[in-house]
Amino acid sequence: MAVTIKDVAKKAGVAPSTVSRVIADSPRISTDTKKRVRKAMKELGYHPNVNARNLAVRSSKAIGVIMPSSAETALQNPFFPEVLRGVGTVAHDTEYSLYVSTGGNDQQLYEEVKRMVYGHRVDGIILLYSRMNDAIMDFLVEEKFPFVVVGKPYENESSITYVDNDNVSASKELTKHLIDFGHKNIAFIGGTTDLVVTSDRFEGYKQALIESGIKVREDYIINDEFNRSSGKKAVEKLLKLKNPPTAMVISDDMMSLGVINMLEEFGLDCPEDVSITSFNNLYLSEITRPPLTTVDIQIYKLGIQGAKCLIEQLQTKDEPAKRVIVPYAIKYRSSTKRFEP
Amino acid sequence: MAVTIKDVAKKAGVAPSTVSRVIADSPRISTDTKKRVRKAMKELGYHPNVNARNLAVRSSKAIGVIMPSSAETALQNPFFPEVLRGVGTVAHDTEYSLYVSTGGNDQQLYEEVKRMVYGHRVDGIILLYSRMNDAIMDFLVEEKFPFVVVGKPYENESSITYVDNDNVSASKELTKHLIDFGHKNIAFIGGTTDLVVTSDRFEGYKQALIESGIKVREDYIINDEFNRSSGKKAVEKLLKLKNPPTAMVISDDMMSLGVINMLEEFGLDCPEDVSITSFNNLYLSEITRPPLTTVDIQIYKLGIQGAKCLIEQLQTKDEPAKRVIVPYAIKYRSSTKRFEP
DNA sequence: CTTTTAAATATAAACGCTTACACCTATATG
DNA sequence: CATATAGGTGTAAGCGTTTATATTTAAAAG
Repeated sequence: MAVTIKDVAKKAGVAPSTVSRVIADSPRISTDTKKRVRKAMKELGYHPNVNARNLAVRSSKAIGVIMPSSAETALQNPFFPEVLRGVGTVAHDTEYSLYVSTGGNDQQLYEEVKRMVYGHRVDGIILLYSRMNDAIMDFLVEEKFPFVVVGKPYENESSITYVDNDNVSASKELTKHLIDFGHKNIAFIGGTTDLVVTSDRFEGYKQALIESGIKVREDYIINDEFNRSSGKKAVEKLLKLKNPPTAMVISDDMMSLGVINMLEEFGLDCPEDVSITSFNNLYLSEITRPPLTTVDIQIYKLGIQGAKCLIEQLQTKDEPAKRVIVPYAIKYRSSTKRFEP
Repeated sequence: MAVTIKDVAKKAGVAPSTVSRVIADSPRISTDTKKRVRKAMKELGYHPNVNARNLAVRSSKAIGVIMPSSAETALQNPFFPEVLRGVGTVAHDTEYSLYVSTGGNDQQLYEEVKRMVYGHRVDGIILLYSRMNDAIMDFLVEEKFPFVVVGKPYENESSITYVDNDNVSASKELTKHLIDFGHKNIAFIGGTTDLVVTSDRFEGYKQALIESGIKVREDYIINDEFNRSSGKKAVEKLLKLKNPPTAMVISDDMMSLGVINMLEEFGLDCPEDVSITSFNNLYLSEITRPPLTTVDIQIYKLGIQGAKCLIEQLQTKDEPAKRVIVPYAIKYRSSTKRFEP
């Protein structure tokens, strides 16, 4: 049906193997023959069949990108497109293709990863999240399948390549900033507790409080999904307290957006009544009212670095596990304010 | 190395073909044998090799998603993740995999599409944009390769399956709304002129003006990329006019955001001084100040429908070209106001 | 004018699967 | 009792590559 390597061979008057070598630009083929074969390829409009090639060489020149279960909801947070953008850039430069997960729930996602791995659909995987006791990560280490994670692995930290920010430091700095502004009642609104990023950011928050002699209050800690409605719900809860917080460190800009919205519904102003600090520096963080003081974690770079690490790992056998920390930068904007009782 | 169909066959005491039939759940195999074979597969941890399978059946059970050249910038507009989300949902339900483009420029994107098509990487393609004289679209029709476009094809409209909104109608309605509010100096800020969506929306704008006896002014028409800075630049230009517009119909929420920002920099208020209407209903359109009056084009549904059409096309030979128009809904918010000189 | 050696190309065996066809067995049919 | 029929499996030929090994050719060496 389509034109194959044999057709080219016939036309050029050589053996299929020769054509194959020409494709690979093997030095064993004389420049003369190469020219002839290339001409034949052009004329016939030949293009190699990737499936056949992949089968023969047992690789696919593709990398799988795994977003948290239900890319469906994941894609609603600009974080993922943005890291995807980074990954895509290097994939493109290195001529790798991109396979993205579509899994609806944990189980389906797991199946999908298995399909990718066992089916030889991809040569390596980038995990765009990290949480504790993740079946997928366990599976990958178990299978010794090449992968890198964007975020910090919950376990086997030293044997897994990953790219991350120094989240505890960032969170600590943020919290300190609030404390410096005279706040004492500082709430923490983080992602779900299974995420490593959640515990890291909580850790930083906690350290800051403790170092300043402020006690950590259970009822000031809220954990939920990274989206707007979680932010709203969090505010509802916090404002019900007898002693509501005057400041919050929030783990995600989308959440922060929800927080601002809900504060407004309660007739409270940010930063007048409540100061908030946030994470991610999504472009929306500049356009909220007020613009968010948030940490720029350089999402795009996370994607770039993640992809780079993976591809290095794929190309050089026995590449050691490495860790790359991309630096963060706190963007001070106007969502925080000195506490005035 | 990995466990193959032969290993399973041996273990189950049957021929490879039988195993293959069990995988396909062929009715020709007795339930007894099926049970036995399945057990063997389980025990050996067998998983079919997709490449081999694809090679044999000449298909890949994957669909390619093509974003405008440089997914890099494309991904910065939430439109794309959102339609990707829709596509992903049905891909997942139908067990197709998703291949996304990473192309940096037009040429590279074209090469990538060729790789996908010729290399049998994907069975079909979804084009997430439509513009005139697009080499990629031409290529796909030339090759008779299955594809659908999200947007309206520039030519061969009747023979290409596509899903779109009624953009001229939406745009007309928007413009009318502005006119009803007493505006006469209405500018149009659209995407680049090569995009079909741009001309459609311009058409609606024009019709509304003409029907109301308002003349279309050249200097009120601006075309640029769908992003924030284009919006800003547009405002700069428009405000330089001796007779600046009092209202604008803008083709994209990101642009609108830029417009609002720049108006503010000029000390102008929206909607007090300038009314704007927008397109897409990205979630950000609710959080801008003011919230945007924008048309909800149901991006997610566009993705769903696009993917559905493609998969139908793939599964049933000779599926006729179809057109699906996803209904839009104008979200009236507060970025427009009655004109008061 | 043989014999070596190196360069260039061809042969053929994978890679792991699907599927048309052939083959058997056991039952139904004439 | 020979024969047709159908259900269940096996055989083997692809699918389009890559690549180890073999073969041819030509130049260099003896």
